[in-house]
Amino acid sequence: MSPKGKTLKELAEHLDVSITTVSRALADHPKIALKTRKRVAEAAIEYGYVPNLAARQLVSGRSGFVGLVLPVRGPNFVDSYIGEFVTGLGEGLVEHGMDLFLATAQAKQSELSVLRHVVESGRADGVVLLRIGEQDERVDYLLERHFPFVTHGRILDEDRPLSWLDADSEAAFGQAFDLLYELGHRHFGLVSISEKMTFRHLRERGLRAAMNRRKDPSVRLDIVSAPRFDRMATLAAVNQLVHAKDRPTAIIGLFDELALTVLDQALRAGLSVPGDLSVVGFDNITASAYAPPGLTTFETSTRLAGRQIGEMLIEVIERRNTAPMTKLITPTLVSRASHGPAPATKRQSTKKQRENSP
Amino acid sequence: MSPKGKTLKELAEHLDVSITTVSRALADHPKIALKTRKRVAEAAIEYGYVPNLAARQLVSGRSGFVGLVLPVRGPNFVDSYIGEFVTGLGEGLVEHGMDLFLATAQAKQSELSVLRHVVESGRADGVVLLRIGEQDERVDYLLERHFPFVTHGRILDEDRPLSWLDADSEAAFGQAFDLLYELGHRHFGLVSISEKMTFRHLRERGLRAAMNRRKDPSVRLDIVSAPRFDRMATLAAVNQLVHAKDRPTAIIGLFDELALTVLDQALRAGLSVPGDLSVVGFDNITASAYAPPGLTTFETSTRLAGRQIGEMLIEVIERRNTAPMTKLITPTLVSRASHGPAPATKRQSTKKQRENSP
DNA sequence: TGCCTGATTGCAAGCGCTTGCACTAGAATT
DNA sequence: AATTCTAGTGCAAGCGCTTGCAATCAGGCA
Repeated sequence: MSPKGKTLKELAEHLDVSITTVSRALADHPKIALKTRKRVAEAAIEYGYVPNLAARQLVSGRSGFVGLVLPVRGPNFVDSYIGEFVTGLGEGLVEHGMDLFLATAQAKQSELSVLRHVVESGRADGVVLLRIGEQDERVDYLLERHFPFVTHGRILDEDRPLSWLDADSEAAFGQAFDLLYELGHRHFGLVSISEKMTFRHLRERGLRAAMNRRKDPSVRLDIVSAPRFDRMATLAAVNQLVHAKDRPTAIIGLFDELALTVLDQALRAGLSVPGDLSVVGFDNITASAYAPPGLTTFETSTRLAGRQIGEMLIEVIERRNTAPMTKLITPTLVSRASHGPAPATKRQSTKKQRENSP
Repeated sequence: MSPKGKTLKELAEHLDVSITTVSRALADHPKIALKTRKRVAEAAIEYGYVPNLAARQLVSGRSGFVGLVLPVRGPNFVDSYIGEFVTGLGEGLVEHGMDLFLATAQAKQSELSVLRHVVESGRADGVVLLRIGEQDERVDYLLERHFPFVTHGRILDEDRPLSWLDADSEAAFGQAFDLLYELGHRHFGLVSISEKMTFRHLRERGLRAAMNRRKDPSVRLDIVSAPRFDRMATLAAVNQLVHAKDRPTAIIGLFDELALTVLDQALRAGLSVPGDLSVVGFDNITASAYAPPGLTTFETSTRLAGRQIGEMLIEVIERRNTAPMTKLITPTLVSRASHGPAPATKRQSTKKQRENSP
C-alpha cells in the first residue's frame, strides 16, 4: 500500500470549508475563528490527518531535518560514542519538531562531498559535525556557505565565528597532572595520536600548562603517538613507554582506549598498577570500569552533549546571523584504582636499572 | 543564506531546452538523444545543479528515506549497539541512494506513536525496527498497514509474514551448553531477563534443547531473571546464583552485560574463574575482552547486520508484496578464559534443594 | 437607511519536479 | 510523390501545502 495518506483537501471537503481554512486552522492562525480552529483540530485527529511533509517542505523551503554526517570509520571500530550522541541529539531535536537524518559516506567518498550534497539538496536546515580537526575543510565549507551548523569539538582557530560544544579536556588534563604530581609523580608519559585533531592539541596543552605551572625542573614528560585505528602502531608506541629502561611512573592516555592499552601492556609486562605505574585516561568508556584494576578517567556525558548541541543548532537555525554560541563542558574525574602514589623506590634510587632523570 | 539552490528551470533556460528535457536527460530517459543527455549532464555538474528533494518527493510520492525509530532507553545506558547498527545501516542504504532518518520518541511518547507518525507523514518509504518483543505492537501495526519494514530480531509467531534478520542465538546457546557439558559441567545457571523479548525465549529454548538432547538426568539448570536496566534487581538475581549454597558450576548470561556482572560478583565473592565457576556470555561487547579473565562469548557483527538489513529493506520497498525475506546469522564463539573444566569436587553432591525439570 | 469596519473565509498562485500525451521533423516505406 | 514511422522534444497538469490578497457578512455608526 502506498504511503498515500489523507490530504488537506479531503479533510476540507469533509468539513465543508476551504483547504485554506483548514491549513490555517491547523497552524493556529489568529484570523481563523476559534470555534473553527477547534472544530478542524478535532476533525483532523479523528480523521487521522497527518500533513505531507514533502509538500510542506517544498513551499516552506525548509526541510525540518537536521543532518548528521557520520564520520567514516575503520572496519572494526566499536564504540558507544555515536549511539549515545545520536540518542541525545534526537532528544534535543524532537522537542522542537525537528528530525534527524544521517548521511553516510560511500566507500570512496569524502565526508566533505557528502556534506556538500546534504547542504545543496536542501535535505537539511542545519548540520552537526563530529570529530573536528585542527583545521577542517567541512567547517570552512559551511562557514563560507553561511549554512547553520554546530560542531562537537572545535577547530584550533578560536576567532572564527562558529558554534560549538566541547568538553574542557584541556582543564581535565591539567587536573590529571596535578593529581598525579601531588601523588609524587615526576616522570610522565603521554600516549597520544598523530592525527591533527584539536582535542589532541588541547589535551597536550592542558597537560603542559599544568606542568609549567609547577616550575619543577625534575618533571619530565615523554610523549609517544600513533595513527588512530592502527593497532600495531599503537601497541608499539605504548610499549615504547611501558618497556622503556627509564619508564615513566605515570602514563596518561589521550583517551580511554589508549589508556586501556597501557593498562593491558603493563599488566602483561608484569608491572603492578598502580604500584609500579599509574594510568589515567579520558572518556570513561564502559570497558574502563571492567578493566583491572579499574581505570581512573574523566567522564563527559556524550548523550547530554548531543542533546545540547541539538538545542544549540535549533537556535542557530532559527535566528540566523546571530553571534555564534559556544559551550564548554567540564569533565568530571572518575577516580578508580589505576592511580596511586609514585613508587618510592623509583625516586632517588641508585641501584635501579632504570633511571629517572630531570 | 537560504538553501535555495539552482532549479531545473534555471538549468533549462541556461541550456535553452525545456525543463522536461532536462529532467529526462538527468534521469537517463531513453527517449532523449544521447547527445542531449550528455550535454545536460555536463552542464548540470558545471552549473552545480542539485535536485530539490522535497519537490521530487512530492511528485514521486516516495521520500527516499528509511526510518529508524530509536528504542527508548534508560537514562544511563551505554552501549555500542546503536552506533554500530546505524553505521552499517547507513552503509547498506547509501549505495542504493536511500537516506536514513532517525526518529526519537519524546519523553512520554510510546515508540508506536512515533512510528505511526513516521509512517503516516510519508517521511519514510520503509522502516527498521529494533529490539523486538515476543509480541510487538509495532509489528502488528506495520503489518496491518502493509508498510515495508525489516526487523532486527523477530517475533515469536513464525508464521506471520515479516522480513527479519536475526542472529541464531538459539543455536549459540546450544553450543554454549555443549561446550560446557563436555567440560564436565552438570549444574548450570542462566541469568535472564524478565522482559518478554524474543531472544530471551530463543536462547532459553536453545539451551534447553541442547540439555534435553543429552538425556542426562544429572543435568540441572537454574534460571534467575531481572528487569532490564534495573541494576539492583540484576545484582540480586546474579547473587542468588553466585552465592547459592548449591552453586552452579557454569553460569551463562543472556548477554554480555549480564555475564560480566556474574564475573564481577563471582570475583568479589572470592571465587576463581574458571577454576570454581565458568561463565559464558553473548554479544562480545568491548568490555568482555577487558574484564578479567576475559569473557568467553559469542560474536555477531552488528554493523554487518545493519548493512544487510539495509539491503533487505531496499528489496522489500522496491518489490512490494513479495514473499518476506528472513536471514539467520550464525554467531561465532569467541573463546576466552572464563570457561574451563567443571571443578572436580562439585560433582556428585547429594543435597540439592532445587529440582531440575525435563 | 447607507456606508464603513473588523472578523472570517476563500481564491488562486505558486514551491520544483515528474510524466502522459501531443507535436515536429526528417527517415523510411510503398 | 504521398504516406506512415520514429526518434526527439515540449506542453501542461498536477503532487499537497502555504499565503498574499480579495471577497463576504454582520454589525456599528452617522
